[in-house]
Amino acid sequence: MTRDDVARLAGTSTAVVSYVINNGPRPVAPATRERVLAAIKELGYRPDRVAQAMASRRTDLIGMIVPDARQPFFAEMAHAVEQAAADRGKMVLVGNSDYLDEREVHYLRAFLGMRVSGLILVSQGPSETAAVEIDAWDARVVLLHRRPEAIEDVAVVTDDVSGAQLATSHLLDHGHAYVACLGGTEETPAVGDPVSDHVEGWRRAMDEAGRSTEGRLFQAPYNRYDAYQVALRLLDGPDRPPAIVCATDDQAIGVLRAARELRIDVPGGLAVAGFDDVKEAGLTDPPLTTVASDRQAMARAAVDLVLDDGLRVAGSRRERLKLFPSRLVIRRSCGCD
Amino acid sequence: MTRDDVARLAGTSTAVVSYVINNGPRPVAPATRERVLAAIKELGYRPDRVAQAMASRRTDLIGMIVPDARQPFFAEMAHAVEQAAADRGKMVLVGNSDYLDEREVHYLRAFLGMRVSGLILVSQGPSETAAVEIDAWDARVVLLHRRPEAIEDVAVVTDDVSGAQLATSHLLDHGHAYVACLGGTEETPAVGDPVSDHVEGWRRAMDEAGRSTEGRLFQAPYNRYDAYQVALRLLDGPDRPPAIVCATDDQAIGVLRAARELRIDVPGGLAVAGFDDVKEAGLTDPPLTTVASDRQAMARAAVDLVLDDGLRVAGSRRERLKLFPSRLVIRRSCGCD
DNA sequence: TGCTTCCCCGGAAGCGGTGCCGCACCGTAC
DNA sequence: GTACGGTGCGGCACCGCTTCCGGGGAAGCA
Repeated sequence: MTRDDVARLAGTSTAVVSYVINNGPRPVAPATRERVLAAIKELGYRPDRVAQAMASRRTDLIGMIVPDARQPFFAEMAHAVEQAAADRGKMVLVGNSDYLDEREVHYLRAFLGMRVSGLILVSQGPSETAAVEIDAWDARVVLLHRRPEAIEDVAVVTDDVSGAQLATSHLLDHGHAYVACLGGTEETPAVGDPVSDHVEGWRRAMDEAGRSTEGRLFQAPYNRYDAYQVALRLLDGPDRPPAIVCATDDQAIGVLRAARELRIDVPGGLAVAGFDDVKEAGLTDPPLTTVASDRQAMARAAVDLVLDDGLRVAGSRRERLKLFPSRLVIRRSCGCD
Repeated sequence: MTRDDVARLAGTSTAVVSYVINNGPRPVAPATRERVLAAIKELGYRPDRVAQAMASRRTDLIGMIVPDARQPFFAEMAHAVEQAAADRGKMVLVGNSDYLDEREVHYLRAFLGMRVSGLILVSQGPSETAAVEIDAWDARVVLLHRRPEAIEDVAVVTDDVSGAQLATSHLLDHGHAYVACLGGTEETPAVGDPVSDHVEGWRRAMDEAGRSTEGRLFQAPYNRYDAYQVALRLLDGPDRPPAIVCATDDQAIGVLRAARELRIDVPGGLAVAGFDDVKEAGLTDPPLTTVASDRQAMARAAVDLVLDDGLRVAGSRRERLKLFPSRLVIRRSCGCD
C-alpha cells in the first residue's frame, strides 16, 4: 500500500494525497479530500513514517536518555516527559545509559541518526564525549535534572542547594546535634551534579547553625540497594549520626531499611530526609520527609524548550538555565507528627 | 555531510562507500576501503539512519510495549530485553500503554509505522484492536509475559499455574488453615492473563490440600499503592487470613506495608508470598518469599523469536508457546528461617 | 598474443513520501 | 471577446542511502 495506490483509487495525483494527509501545504477542494479519505480508508493505507521522515527531514520523535529507568525517580521523570510530549503530539524514545558514558553516547548517536526533533538528556557522568557529539551534530538538546559542565546547552533543573538546605535545617530544628549527609559516590562530584548541590546546601545549613561538617559526609551510589549496604555499616558504628539527609529518596529508602535491620527507630533514634519525592516516599515506614519539585512542570518545560526555539538563546550558562524551586514535604521520618 | 561528500573525498563512487559501511553486499579492495574509512573519519560522516531504513526497508529497532514501566517488574523486564537486544545489535523502543487499549494500539501503530523489525508486546487488556492492527500490518510480534486470547502470535511466558501452586503449597506447609489469594482487578480475568493462572494455581493447591477457596480470593490492582489500600481493609477485618499469596511482588509489598501499619507481624501473624521476584523482594522487611523465573532467558528468547523466523511456525496456540519454569524463592515472609 | 575469468568498481534505479512550481480552468472586469 | 487573477491539481525533482547489474582492467591460460 503506497500513496500511489491511494491516488489511483481516488483518481488524483499523489501530491493531493500528501496534501490531504498533512493538511497542507496546499489546500484541497472538499470533494477531492473526501475521495482521498475514502480511498485511504478502503485500502487501509498508513503512510510510511520512515519515508515521511526522509522526505520532510523531520520526525515527531524526542529522544530521552536517562541513567537507569529502573530507578523510580528516573522512571517517573521519563513518564512525565512522555506525557508532556504526547500532549504535543510527539513520541519519546528513552534509552538507559546505565551510568556509562559509552552507552550515553551510543544512544545519543542512535537518536540523532534517527533525526529526532530534539533530545532530552538526563546525564550521568562528565559526558565529555557526549558534548562533542552534540555539537558535531549541532543537535537540539536540553539537559534535565543534571547539568554536566562539559555541555553548554539549556538546562531544566531544580534548586537543589536550597532544597538540601531546607531539609537539613528542618532536621536541625528538631534539635539534633548535627546532620550527616549521604551524597553520591564521587569524591568531588562535578559541578552541575545535583548531588554536589545537595552537599552544598547541606554545608550551608550546617554552617549557618554553626555545626561542623567535618567527617560527616558519606558516599553511596544513588540506588537503595547500595545505599542500604553503606547505611548498614554507617549506622552500626559507635558514633552513629542522629540524623541524615540523603541525596535521593532511593538512598533514603535504603537507609530506612538498614535502620530497621539494626532495630534503630526512625525518627526516634535516627531522623532521615530524602530528596526527589518519588511516589514511594509516601509509602515507606515511616513516610519519608523529602524535598519535592514540580516534576510535571519540569517535564513540560523540557519538552517545550526542545521543541520550540527556546534553546538557541544566547547568554551565559546562568541565563540558559530554567531553575525550578524546591519545597519541603514533611512526613514522619524527620520526627514531625 | 552525505555519502556523496565521502565518495568525492575518497575518490570513489557512492556505492563503494555503502559497501564499506555495511561490509557488503560486494567486496571492496583493502586499499579503497582504507581511503573511504579515512574520508569518513575526516568528515565526521554519520550515515543517516532514516535514509538507510528507507532504502534497505529495514531497521535495527525492536518495539516493546509494556503497561507501565514505572512498575519494577516491567522496568526490569524492559531492561532485560534492552540488554538482550543490544547483544544482537538492536535497539529497543519502549512505550507505556498505561493499561489503556487505546494507547497500546497507538504505540503499535507508531512502532509499526517506523518499520521496527519486530515487536515485543507485554500486553494488558483484551487487546482486540491490537490484534486487528497486528495482522493488518502482518507484523512480527511476540507476546511476552501475558497472552491475550485475541492475539495468536508466539508467546514467551512463565508457568504461572505451577508457580502459584508452589507458593500456595509452601504456605500451606507452614500449617496455615488456608491461604487467601490477591488477584487482579477483573472479576473474570481473561485467559492468558498470568493472574488468572495464578488464581488457578492457587485453586489447585488449595483443592489438593482439601481447603475451600470460597470467598478467599480478593482483588487489587497490581501496584503496591492500590494493593496497600486493599490490604488495609482486608487485614483489618475480623477474619483476617493467616496467609496470602499475591499475583505480583508489587502487590505483596503493598500488603507488607499494610501489615506493618496494622502492627501485624509478618510472618508471625500473617504469611505472605509474592510473584515475579523483582529485585526489591530481597530488600523488603521481612524479605519476600516469591516465585521467580529466568527473566534474562525470557528476554533473550523473546528477542530471538522476534528477530529470527521463529514466529512463523504453524501449530496450535499451545505449540506456539515458549513456557519457562517457575521456581520458589524462599525468603522470610512465608515463615521460613 | 588472444581470449576467458575474476575482481573491483561505478551508474543508476529505486525506497515512499514532500512540496515547489506551473498549468489549466473558471469567473470576473473591461 | 480578450485580458487577468485566483483556485485546485499534477508533474517532478528531490531526501540519502542500498543494491543490482554491467563494464573495464588485470591476471590466467592456451
